[in-house]
Amino acid sequence: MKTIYMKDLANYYNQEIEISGFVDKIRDLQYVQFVIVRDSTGKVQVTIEKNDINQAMNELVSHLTKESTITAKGIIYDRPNVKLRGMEFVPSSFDITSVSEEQLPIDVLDYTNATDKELRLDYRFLDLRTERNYLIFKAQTLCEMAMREYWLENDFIEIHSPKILGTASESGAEVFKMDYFGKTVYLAQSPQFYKQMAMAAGFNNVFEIAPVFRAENSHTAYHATEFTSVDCEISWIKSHHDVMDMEEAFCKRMLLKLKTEIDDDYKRLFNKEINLNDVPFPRISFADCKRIIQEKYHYTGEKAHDIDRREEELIGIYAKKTFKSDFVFVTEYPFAARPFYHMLDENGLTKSFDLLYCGVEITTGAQREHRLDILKKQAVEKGLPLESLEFYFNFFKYGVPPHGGLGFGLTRFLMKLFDTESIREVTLLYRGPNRVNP
RNA sequence: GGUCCUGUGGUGUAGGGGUUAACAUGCCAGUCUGUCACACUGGAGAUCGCGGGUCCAAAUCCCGUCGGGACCGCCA
Repeated sequence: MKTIYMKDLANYYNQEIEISGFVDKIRDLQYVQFVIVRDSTGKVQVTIEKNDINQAMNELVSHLTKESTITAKGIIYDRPNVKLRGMEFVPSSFDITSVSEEQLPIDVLDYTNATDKELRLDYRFLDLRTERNYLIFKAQTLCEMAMREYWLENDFIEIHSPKILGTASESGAEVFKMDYFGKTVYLAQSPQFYKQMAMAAGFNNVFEIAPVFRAENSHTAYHATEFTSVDCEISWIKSHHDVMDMEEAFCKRMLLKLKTEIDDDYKRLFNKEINLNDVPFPRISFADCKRIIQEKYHYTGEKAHDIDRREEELIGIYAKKTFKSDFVFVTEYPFAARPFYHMLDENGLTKSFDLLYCGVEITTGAQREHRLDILKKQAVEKGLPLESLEFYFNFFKYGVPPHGGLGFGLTRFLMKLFDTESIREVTLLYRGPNRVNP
């Protein structure tokens, strides 16, 4: 007999079925026992009267512990007076398939969510048993699916670039060094060079969803030393605006998918609706961004060539107020704030952009410099050793399409979507300067 | 990397020189005619992160150490 998931129980009223799940709660009264059983799709009340026929089951349940797993056969009834979903399951057999220890290290059902976040991460497998956390990873799955649908329709190829590198990939971030049969190698902190290689290979458009590693001792709510980066790169573009068009399209596709699939649960568990953000994402130049923040909010960031956390938040607020958009592109950053491979425009500014979502940077993108002489010149300006980049420069020697691309931080997006305090809560298993377990 | 904060039963907190170390929740046992955040009664559970110092007396004050967090910087 096949296990019926909790979400589907209403299709089986008055039929003999089998259910399985974790023991969520036990209420053992004088003449009746209630066991709330939970799987990832929902809960149901299992009701067992205390009588001669049920004696064996009664005995089992009286010593049952929370979070143990059970399988029961029986009949599901429509019972409007039961508060939990108006149904109840009356078993004819009840088996304990695994026994949980009595005392749990964290409060799994903690509806106030008060347990220390770090302790919850130590016991992540228990923490993840909640409906709330399940929904986060369901949303992640849907986001990736929506993006893939978009890319497939637009002739993208999925690539899997190597994560062990002989030369440090250049993205401004620090790299992890690793011993490799006596030689030093580096963990990829970006698929950047390989996406560009795919452009040189004539793959018109590519994407990759894969881990990247950054040796940055960053202690913030939105950094990790290992995270999943969504990268794409497209050919034959006229400017970085073509790259932004592409990103805007897949972001909207993602929100639409989320709205269609999980809006009810999202409302119930997070108390807000998916915002389709059905307006053009505003595109504000770096210079205008600085000017607007000064004029409207009387704030001046510390750095002239980049925007700081406060400025990100303020421009996010401005975009929401003025354009009703959670998203805002900030474009044409100064070269000082950007890597050497970003293409410069006639004003000496980069043909680049960041995408901010609810005041947090979720993307850096740009048109890439594909003309080898200029590319080398820019590398020299940044003080990079040309010898180590020889393999990269080779990509540009035999014809390469004008191209550009971006990296999208999926966890940062999810963090803001679900209003979590930290990226850790939307990462399956977080990796940071102080955490490499479990 | 810089600045600041924090460590007390399983969990979350209170207590800030002398307490039987308190409260909530969880756990165990019992009572309870169907509960639904069940209720009620009782019980177990803490060498107050670790080491040292001051003091008649330290969870409490001081020094050190270890763990953890927040914000900023760096980036996705």
